[in-house]
Amino acid sequence: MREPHHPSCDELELSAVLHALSDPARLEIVRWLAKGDECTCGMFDLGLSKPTLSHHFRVLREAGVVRTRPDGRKRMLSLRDEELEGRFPGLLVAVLSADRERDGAPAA
Amino acid sequence: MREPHHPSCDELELSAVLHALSDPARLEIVRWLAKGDECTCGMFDLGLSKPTLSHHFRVLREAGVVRTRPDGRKRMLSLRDEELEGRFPGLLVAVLSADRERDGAPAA
DNA sequence: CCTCCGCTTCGACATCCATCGAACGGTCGC
DNA sequence: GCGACCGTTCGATGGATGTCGAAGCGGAGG
Repeated sequence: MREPHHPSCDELELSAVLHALSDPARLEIVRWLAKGDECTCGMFDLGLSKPTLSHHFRVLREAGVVRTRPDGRKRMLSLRDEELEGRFPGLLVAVLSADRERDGAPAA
Repeated sequence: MREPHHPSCDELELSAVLHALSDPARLEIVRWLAKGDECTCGMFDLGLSKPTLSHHFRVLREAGVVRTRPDGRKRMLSLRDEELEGRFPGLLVAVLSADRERDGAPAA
């Protein structure tokens, strides 16, 4: 299983990162990853099919938001938080902290 | 000229804001507005037609990123930076500061 | 070796989105 | 009022995007 392409820090584009984060499903994935767990692709239950998840992983990966590490027949996903922080300081933190007061959620 | 709808702080959705900021043209507009000038719609020269600009203004406005104030036959645009900061602390700052090291620009 | 398993790729499809030209609406100056 | 001006709205269009089922691919296990 070959290592897929990951953009270097210099190649990261702000628009691409913002676009990657602008989808609720991908935001959920990032939120999940931010909890620190290293995740396999299959453990996400967002009500989406496997191809769709794979698509979102690719968008996130190509934007430089996540890293994919092949591990046997699984793939471990992790946030590229440090690299993101280096390239776009404060961005990921802001997105994740803003995310805590979930968009439409403060119904309680 | 009636005042168009502006979402309140509570109504702001993270995905919508990120989506609004994920377009290069809109990012350019926001960058421009961040310089502090209050701008009329017509002063943006991004090589886009008027309808397209108007479209981007609307996306930014409906996401809660900018405010539109009718002024005679012009419309003054301004960043809702304080409200954005209140709702999504650090987000706009991060986007704008990241933006200084322009995406593909560090060719020099 | 054969099969199962995890994930990706392919092909298709519906939808969204950025873009434009043309037409419209409100405001100012004359 | 009339025309010029600024910006929006309408309708159309091409391209991107999210979504899925089916098929493919590489590794693990019996």
